[in-house]
Amino acid sequence: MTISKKYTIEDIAEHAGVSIKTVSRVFNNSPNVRQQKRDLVLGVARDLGYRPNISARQLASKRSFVISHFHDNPNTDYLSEIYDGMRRACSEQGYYAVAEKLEPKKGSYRHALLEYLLRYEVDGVILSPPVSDDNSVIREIKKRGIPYALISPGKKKKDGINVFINERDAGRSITDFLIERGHKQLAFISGLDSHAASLEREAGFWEAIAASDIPKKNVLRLAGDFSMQSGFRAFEKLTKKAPNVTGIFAANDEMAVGTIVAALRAGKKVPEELSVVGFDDSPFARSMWPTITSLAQPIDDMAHLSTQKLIDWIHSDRLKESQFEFATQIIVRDSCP
Amino acid sequence: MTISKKYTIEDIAEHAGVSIKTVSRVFNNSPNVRQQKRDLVLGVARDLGYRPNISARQLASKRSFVISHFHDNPNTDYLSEIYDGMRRACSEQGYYAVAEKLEPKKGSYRHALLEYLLRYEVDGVILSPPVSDDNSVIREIKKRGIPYALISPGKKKKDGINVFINERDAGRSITDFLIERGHKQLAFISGLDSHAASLEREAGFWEAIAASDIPKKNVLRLAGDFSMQSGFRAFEKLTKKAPNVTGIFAANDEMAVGTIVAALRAGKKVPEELSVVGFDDSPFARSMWPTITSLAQPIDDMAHLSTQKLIDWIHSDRLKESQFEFATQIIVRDSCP
DNA sequence: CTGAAAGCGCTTACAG
DNA sequence: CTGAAAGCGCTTACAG
Repeated sequence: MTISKKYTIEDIAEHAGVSIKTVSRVFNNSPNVRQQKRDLVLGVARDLGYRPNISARQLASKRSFVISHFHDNPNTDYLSEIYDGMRRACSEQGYYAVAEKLEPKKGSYRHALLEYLLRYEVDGVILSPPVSDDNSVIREIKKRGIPYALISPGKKKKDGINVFINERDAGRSITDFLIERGHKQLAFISGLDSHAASLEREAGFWEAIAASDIPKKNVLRLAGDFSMQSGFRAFEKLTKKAPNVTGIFAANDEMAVGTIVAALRAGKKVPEELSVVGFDDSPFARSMWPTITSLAQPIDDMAHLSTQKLIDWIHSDRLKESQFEFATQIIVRDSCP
Repeated sequence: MTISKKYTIEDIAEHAGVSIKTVSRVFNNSPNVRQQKRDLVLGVARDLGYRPNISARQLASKRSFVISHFHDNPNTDYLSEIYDGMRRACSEQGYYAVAEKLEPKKGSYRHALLEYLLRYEVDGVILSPPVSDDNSVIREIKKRGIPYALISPGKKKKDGINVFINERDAGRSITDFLIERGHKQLAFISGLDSHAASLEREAGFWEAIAASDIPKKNVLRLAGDFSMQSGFRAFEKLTKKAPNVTGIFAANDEMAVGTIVAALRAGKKVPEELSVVGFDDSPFARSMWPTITSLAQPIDDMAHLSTQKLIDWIHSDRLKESQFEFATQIIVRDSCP
């Protein structure tokens, strides 16, 4: 296989017998091109293996063709799922996907964002928790007129693209699942309270408890922070405060792993003596031993849709539908069969 | 903070009272500029907050300013450490860091690479295991004259930048560490045999055994594949074949985690009844419970140096020093104190 | 060591 | 719906 000659827009125009402008329009999905000509141009481009030169597009159009995901999440599995979804949508449309970790200053991500925007141009922005809950960030982005999408914003924002699951219903349904398995003494391990989504999961947990015949005194709330270690610690507290608990809902899989490891270490059998369910269906949940029952949200698809809608917005210069809710499902595995 | 006006090379030239060309030379680190003028230009640029327009540079120079890391490694922690190192070096020099997963076809990554190179321009390439062991990939890159760096190549390659630790010595030293702790019955859990580095770690393991007074019959080799699951399975095999083993060296931390979880599940105390050491000092090793004694290699620094040397190579158009060995250290934690 | 001019491959008003 | 011309902000030979 040899490196194919690089063709330019002129070559394509010449081969297709149209003007350069028409070729440009075709590749920018402009509406004003007759279908026949469009097909002709696309055919010639395919035959010649033509790809528009991105730098030239950027320079001439003053657009960057870059979509940036701003995050502050140590969970690399989560991040790489988002990145995969973004990249799928981006490569379909000739865009670049970029991920950038924001470092908070005084509890706000605003400063880190401003610094980034000073250095780099972006055509669209995707925010995930906890950045998607930072109003000062959203304000800056809106001020600049940059189209943006929020993944799992805590409360529905009025503006921008919002892509989410119903965290509350999800928390409720996985708790119902535990209750249906006959557990009478339950515990919830929370994530960070700064993640609005985590609070919603907890609200769902309490809804399920309230709807059941389990008295509140048989239910414990343990403070976690999404880390494996906080799962260890939660189990230790549990041992002291409520040794009779048999069913645990951890607000994410990492804490579920921590809890299980701590339980195994203490000689407790999972799930025979202690059932644990997690949230996210991360690779962890599949590879742990025992494998972990978890509530799955389609992060990859959510990122993909966010990006597609973002590109629509960029192209049409206006936002149409903005709220997108995704369905979840419980993946039943060994930790709570 | 307002968005600062975008200055161009012309503005800088005017303010500094020099020609455009001189400004360009300064920003490209060309040697032929008097130091005084260089400082002048740099000063003006700093005052005005000038940043060269990347698209324009790319278009005019026909360079991409992109350095791509090709990998095929499911370990997202490892990948993000490499990415961080690359990005540090890239942002110092105005380059872009990009990571791309290659999908093997018929045991080779060549095809995936060619497809990528057809779509994107790259100025330099970084390869990590197992891609850094694929000679067909290296050949294609050399054929195109693209500067490249290999992270942890199995055998020292004659050409290109090679950045590595002495895997054999590392394997030996962590095994020595186990032996010094008094263990007489040992096991090694291997990684994938396609990773040359893993084979070296194993060679080091056997060297340490040979240098000790432990008879070979007290030593077991268990086949793993770097995954947590293969750590579980290894422990199960161990239980059947060699229940007296008290010290385990897993070729990476994920397998060490798997082994420990399986041991805890079987009611075995770690480290009291079974000591385990890992390799890589991944976040896992720090957050597991018990925390894991592991051999640390400075992946971040290795990626940083690779990238710096790569950029040197790109700029000077010739490769100077090419072999860089990094030191390792044993991080002692609870799984083998 | 430094300058004036052409050109990289696109898009964008502007006309029609 | 389509075309001819200017221009995006740099770098690159080419001169000197």
